[in-house]
Amino acid sequence: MNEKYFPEVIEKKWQQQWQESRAFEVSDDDPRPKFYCLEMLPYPSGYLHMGHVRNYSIGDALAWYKRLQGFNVLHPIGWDSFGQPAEQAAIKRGVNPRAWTEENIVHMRGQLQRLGVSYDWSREIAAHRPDYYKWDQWFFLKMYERGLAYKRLSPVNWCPREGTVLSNEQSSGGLCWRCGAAVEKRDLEQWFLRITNYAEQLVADTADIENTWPEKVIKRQRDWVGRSEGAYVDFGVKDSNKSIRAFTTRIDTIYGATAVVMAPDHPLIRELLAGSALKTDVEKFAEKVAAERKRPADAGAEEIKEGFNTGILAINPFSGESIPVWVANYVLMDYGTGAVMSVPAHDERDFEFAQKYSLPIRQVIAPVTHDQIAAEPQSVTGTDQSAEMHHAFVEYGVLINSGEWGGKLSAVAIKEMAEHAETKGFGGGAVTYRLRDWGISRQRFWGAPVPIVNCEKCGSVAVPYEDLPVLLPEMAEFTGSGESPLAGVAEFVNTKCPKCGGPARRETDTMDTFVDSSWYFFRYCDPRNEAAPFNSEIVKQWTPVDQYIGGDSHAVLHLIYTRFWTKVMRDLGLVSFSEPVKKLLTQGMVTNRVEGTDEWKAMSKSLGNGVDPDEMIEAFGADAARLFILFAAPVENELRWNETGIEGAVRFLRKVYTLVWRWQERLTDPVQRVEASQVGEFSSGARALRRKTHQTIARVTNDFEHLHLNTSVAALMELFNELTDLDAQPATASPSDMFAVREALESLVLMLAPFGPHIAEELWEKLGHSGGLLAPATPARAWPQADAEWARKEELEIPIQVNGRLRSRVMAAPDVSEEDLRAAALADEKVRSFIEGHEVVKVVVVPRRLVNIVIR
RNA sequence: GCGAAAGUGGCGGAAUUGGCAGACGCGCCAGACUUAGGAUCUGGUACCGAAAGGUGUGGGGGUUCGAGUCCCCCCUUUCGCACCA
Repeated sequence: MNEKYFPEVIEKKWQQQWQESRAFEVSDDDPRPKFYCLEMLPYPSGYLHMGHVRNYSIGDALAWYKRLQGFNVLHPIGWDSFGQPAEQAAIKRGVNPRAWTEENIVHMRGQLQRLGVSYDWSREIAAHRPDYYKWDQWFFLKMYERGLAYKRLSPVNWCPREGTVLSNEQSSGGLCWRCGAAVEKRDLEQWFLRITNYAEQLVADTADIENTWPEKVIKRQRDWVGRSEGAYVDFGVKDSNKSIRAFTTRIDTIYGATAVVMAPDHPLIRELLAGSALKTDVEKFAEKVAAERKRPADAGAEEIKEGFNTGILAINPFSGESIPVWVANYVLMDYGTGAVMSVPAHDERDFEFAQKYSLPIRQVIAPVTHDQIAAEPQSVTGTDQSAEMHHAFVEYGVLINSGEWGGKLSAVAIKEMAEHAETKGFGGGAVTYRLRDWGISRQRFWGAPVPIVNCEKCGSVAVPYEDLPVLLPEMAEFTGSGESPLAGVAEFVNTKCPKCGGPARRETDTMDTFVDSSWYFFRYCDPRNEAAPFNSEIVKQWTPVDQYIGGDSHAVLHLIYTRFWTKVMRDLGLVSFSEPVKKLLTQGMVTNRVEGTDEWKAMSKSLGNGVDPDEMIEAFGADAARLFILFAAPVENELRWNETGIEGAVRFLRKVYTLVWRWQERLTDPVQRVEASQVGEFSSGARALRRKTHQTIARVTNDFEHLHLNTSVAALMELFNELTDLDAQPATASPSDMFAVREALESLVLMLAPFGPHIAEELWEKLGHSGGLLAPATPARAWPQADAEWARKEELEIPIQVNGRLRSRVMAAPDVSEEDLRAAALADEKVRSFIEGHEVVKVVVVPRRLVNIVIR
């Protein structure tokens, strides 16, 4: 052992050792309890960034903690290796996406190993390899069989000048990002997964994870699904056998409806206007609205409501009243039914609209107080204040001007009126969702091909399971035509129909990469299975994931897709639960100042504010880098990068190293070794150290359970400080001192392992233990246990307040009685000087905590 | 505009159920060792004050023996959603 701490030597040594001994590989048949610790798999862009380092440092700390506690810890990693950047590299520089991706993986794997993250590398997976995406295709076929995957025409962004499909990001502002031409919507056949079938479950099952996922994530998921309870109402169309279906959450306000307003692009409008003189005007209006919608919503800009009266009349099925049908820009085709009943008196938007176009405003809900509800709601007859309304009254209340329904409370009327509509056949209670089906078609090369063959005779035909995987060709030409590059690869496209044997063309769309990441952590459990995506028995042993860690940028997309996928797998009989992840941690971003500004933004190449993890590891060591990143802020906070802090981490590690070095000779001498049973009286210094040791164990253990890693590190630093405060010197220490020092040092080293595994291994070895930290369990090795007796304080320092102000302190035994404490406080000299000449009104004694003397 | 979360030293941040505000670290100051110090070690470091003491957790009010913590109003910041009927 060197006198000095050379991280590069230690880290290399242990990384090699771990690799050779396959230290972190786990087996399926291990009697110990399992723990599945998962971090979000990275896209192999080529370089690890600080966000990754933070993510994996958190995960690795937890994995080590659980291992030392005796769990069989599955801690895998893989590559989300399909996707845009590889294809961009191909388009721009003509490189082969596969070669580019593989090179990146090699480099990043090296970086992760230099960081010393304890992954089971034998389970590494990569989405772009056929043995993985074969199962994406398999799942697709399973969903296709069950009607969960389907094809339909759907609008995409289309640049007419370049003849290419653009993503939403590439067409922001309604203009092509390259040539600036106005982007059109064009209908293309696209594949969808019917996630909407699971909308209800995606909301309801959040109950299972309510306390173990961040509230924020659950809320965003619920909002994303957008469940809304209400009713359908069919408004008959005058002089027609057609009707317009509207969705409303406030059927109780229906007597106040003074118009029906439809989305301009509602298909029914064209039918209803056939032969009308207003047809072209309405169509023109629809075009104008469609054009405006394409523009980005200016931040803070007030949307201006515009509408057009179609001349059609609709009949309110409750009142029989005829009301005009309008089209307006504020009604959206893709929510609800694309038509609403306009109730200006009780909806802000309708109110605004009615004011602009002078539509009648009719109040049908009157405010009601709690007292009135308790008494007799029927007796409440609010008066119609319509004329005086300055804005809509949107609250619940009691119905007025509503025929036979008058006098009922909103809550009651909502239920009864929906039932009435159903009985009469013009509507009924309904639930709508904002969630749309998941469009997975990408006109791209670098993704898993959709396993479908298009036959002129048979239509879309599933590729037979035995023909999977549908392999991506080596290479394609990247023409930028907007079609998938696969369409230009003749040997890929031209095939035979699996059904009739006739000539057919393969589907050239590939799947969204979120498909790959929806189920990858199940594959880790059984990564080399050639017969199935995984063996359900093996998966059952490991899943659900005990702790998932990643950035909150995936709060809706990835995390809702993977919940959906799990439910589908459950329905396929592959897993037995509905929620794949027990606990979720969304870690904060790592930000850095953007040069020349005051802004803190996520590190990125384009902003030039990135810090290279490799440089940091080289300069300070992986252990220090990890310790620093975990200590600098709570894991869920944003972490603002600052260069100076890391030196503190190196300093701490160096000091621990030096301290062990000072003691190790005597501690490891078998002749001088002192066992607990041989120790007599502990000196006061040894007692204090032991107390601190056990308090620290309790604190760190508790902090780990809540992933409060920053305070864990602080506790370890405190224990170290106590160790250096001990007067005893290695050469002269008494047996009791030796025992206390060894206990403290060993505990410190063990608890340091999750933060700095290399140095912990090194010091553990130097403290005389062979086989490494993960050698088969021995009492000396497992995560230390706090002894409550020792952790308890011997003597308490009780603060004494006079009128709530701290005036003195007295020492007391932990089991001091209330009366004794009170007496001691009143007898204290300092206290007496404050209470002299005053009347003591009250003495508040909080056992073991404090005394407050109230005087007048 | 709506919704949510958060405001604690020069900085990152600590603080079981309401009970010693500022743990731990960074930075800074002083000293020691040293040819040297951007190394290391020791001590100090919320603010005002010579001290006694006073003030202090975004601002204002309240509850309480006692409030960073609970309640009300306001301000600021961050994030999310933006016509969802």
